[in-house]
Amino acid sequence: MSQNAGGFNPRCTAFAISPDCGYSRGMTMPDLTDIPADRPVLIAGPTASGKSALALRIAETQGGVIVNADAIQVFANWRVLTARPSPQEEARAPHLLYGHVPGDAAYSVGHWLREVAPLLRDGPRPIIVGGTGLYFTALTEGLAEIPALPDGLRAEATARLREGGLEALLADLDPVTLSRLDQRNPMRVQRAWEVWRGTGRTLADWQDSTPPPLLPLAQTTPILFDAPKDWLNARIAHRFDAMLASGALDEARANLAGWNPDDLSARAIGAPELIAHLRGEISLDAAREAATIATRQFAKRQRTWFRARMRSWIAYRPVPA
RNA sequence: AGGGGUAUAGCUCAGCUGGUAGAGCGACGGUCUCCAAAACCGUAGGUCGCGGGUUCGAGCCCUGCUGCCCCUG
Repeated sequence: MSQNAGGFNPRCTAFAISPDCGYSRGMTMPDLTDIPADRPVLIAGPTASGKSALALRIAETQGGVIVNADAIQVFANWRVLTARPSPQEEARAPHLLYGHVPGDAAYSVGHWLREVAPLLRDGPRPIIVGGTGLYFTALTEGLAEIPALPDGLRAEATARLREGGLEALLADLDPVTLSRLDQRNPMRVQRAWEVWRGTGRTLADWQDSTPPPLLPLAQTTPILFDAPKDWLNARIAHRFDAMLASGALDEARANLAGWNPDDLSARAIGAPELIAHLRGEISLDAAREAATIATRQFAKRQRTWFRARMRSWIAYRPVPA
């Protein structure tokens, strides 16, 4: 890798991205005059690309509520590490679905969709921002309305998987579901099994009766950040240090006592690493390295998802200086 | 300076009594309708530090050199 592509300014933290920072050279913010002020805005993009800053700018200039579409930013216990908007930023425009879920609670696309639905019906125009591709796809293309499954079913499935392996779960599934399933992916297989076991209907059956989407893409202004990889990687590397400078270690200390790796919130990139460091298991450098690598890999997965499923979105690309 | 050890993929290391090299991690690409910052799949990297020798054949044996580590002075 050569040097920081795109003129990344190390003085600009992930929490203070502005046209003068991340976009100082080679990138420009989209022209807001192209964005209708009355319809919902969707902003998707990889971590650290500057989505939140754009959402805030749109909210400030055109009005609207910023709605989180990130699976981990919903949790209350990792504000810094999860790069949630700062209190100051939240004061500049209404922000919803950020940090409103307890760290030890369960959450999923279904929960999110149910929370977003009423926001689409009434209230100001939503500006939905986040990096969770699945959430956007569920929102704009629909999600099977599978009811909440009984408590304890997850544990039962996990136990069954642990004892009998994938075969034990696959054996109970129907051919149609099996044909659509990545049969080597334990989580997908387990989900299909849980749905069958918990509802008596096959996953394929549920999916075939997927209701129309809550918010068809055609009714939105869908913006997809298409940040150059090298530019993004440089920001990712710097962002972890920015997080440390902003109190990520204190945040980790606050989470130390109640740390449970099985919590969904514990999946926040950097959380297991910082906890391991606080426990004296790894150095801070090692934690930084591991977290940075994990973030890069995550960004790659996001890019893959966006590339495959968001072709029709308005690609917001860097503009040659 | 003397003694010992080591040198294999970007990194950490395997490689049995010699038959022209493997893993994990990383990198790269992809999949994914309720754990998605998750889970999963695939691909590409090595003139085995350099030179000489023994052998039909050397990453493995011998030797010289170089680098690094440890011990002694």
